[in-house]
Amino acid sequence: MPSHVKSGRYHHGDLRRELEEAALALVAERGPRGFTMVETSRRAGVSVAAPYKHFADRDALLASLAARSFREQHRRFTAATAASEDPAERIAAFAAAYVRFAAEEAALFDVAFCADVDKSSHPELTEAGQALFDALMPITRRLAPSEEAAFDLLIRIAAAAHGLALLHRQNMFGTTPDTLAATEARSARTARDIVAGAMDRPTA
Amino acid sequence: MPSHVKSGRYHHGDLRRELEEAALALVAERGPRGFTMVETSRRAGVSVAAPYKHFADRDALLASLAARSFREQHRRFTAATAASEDPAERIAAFAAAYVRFAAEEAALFDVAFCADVDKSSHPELTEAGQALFDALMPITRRLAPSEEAAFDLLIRIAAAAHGLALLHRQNMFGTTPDTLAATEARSARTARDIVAGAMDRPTA
DNA sequence: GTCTATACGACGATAGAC
DNA sequence: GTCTATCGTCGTATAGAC
Repeated sequence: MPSHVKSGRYHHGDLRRELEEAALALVAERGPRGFTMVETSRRAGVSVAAPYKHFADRDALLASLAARSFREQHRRFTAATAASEDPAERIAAFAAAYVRFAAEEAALFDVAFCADVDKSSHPELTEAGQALFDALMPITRRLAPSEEAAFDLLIRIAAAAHGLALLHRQNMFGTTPDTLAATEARSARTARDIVAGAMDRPTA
Repeated sequence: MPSHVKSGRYHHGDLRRELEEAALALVAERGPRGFTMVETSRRAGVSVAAPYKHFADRDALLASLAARSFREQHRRFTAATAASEDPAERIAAFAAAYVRFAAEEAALFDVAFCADVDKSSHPELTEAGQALFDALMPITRRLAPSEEAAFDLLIRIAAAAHGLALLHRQNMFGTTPDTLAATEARSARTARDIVAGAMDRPTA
């Protein structure tokens, strides 16, 4: 029998994980700005000192969540782009999946893009972001005549998807249930438009 | 001679304005989250109580700045789109000007889009945003077969410009002096691609 | 690893003098 | 309209007991 049962102290098999879950729920409720260590501790049922045995500071907890966000995006986008062989359709599927991720995993989206974590001091975070980028580049590479052009294509498609995801989050397109599907379609279509433009008028 | 000179008290011809300037400088230095009433007061050289004679609360000051941001965008985009008669070129000019605004007036950009002001409770803000939207819609209306299609077109172009502006701000494209021009070109090109796609394959 | 307790520092906003 | 002074709240982080 583990010590916490007889001691009466709170003890978790994985407090680190529970703190992350609590923090994520907090971000979901109050936005990226609303996250605090005090409230996270309270929700996890531990004292304010406990988290500091698992995370160096507030930023470290946020960075851990942001890295998880990139890994989850990686997982989702890999799955979404696997459905087709056609590069244009694959990147359109990515653009749609991007919007869906922002909508369905709002908290993870926020920690990755709206909480201002100092990326440079958290290599795990940089790596996760890089891995995501590296997974997408081969798709646009098949649509572009050079590495630079492939980068340009990916960036423009991702930027458009990001913008649409933000607008969707602000209820710019209404609140009916089919709004998400419509925004996904908008994002996919924009990706196709950008690809078509790049094919017609190559630059780099 | 105004009373403040003989009284020795601090007094400004327009403290309200000076507070806004100080707040904007603060946002420029510390980001939208770094804005506080205390520090704004200090920079304006007045006590912490003084601002509350000009703004109901923190949110009211932010909302006033956000409204100014939309008015400045309106001014800039009107100027940028006036250079051409061709609707496609006009909206491409808007897309470029959007990126430039985000880069050159970073603080105004941030208060409008990154500080979370409660828009609904500040009609001045809603109005300024609406006026901006209304100024742009006629341009895409001439490129689309319906009001809905014109909205779709404008939204997608603005979303792409917004995404690119954010990426530019994160130094995603490097820090050389010509980076801004390159991002403006990317944004303009993306706008043209989206217009071309809409013309080829109309939807609504 | 977790607790209790606390040092320490913002910040928002107000009261009341002038 | 501006000041001085302050209250109340909340946050990060640490020390030391267990």
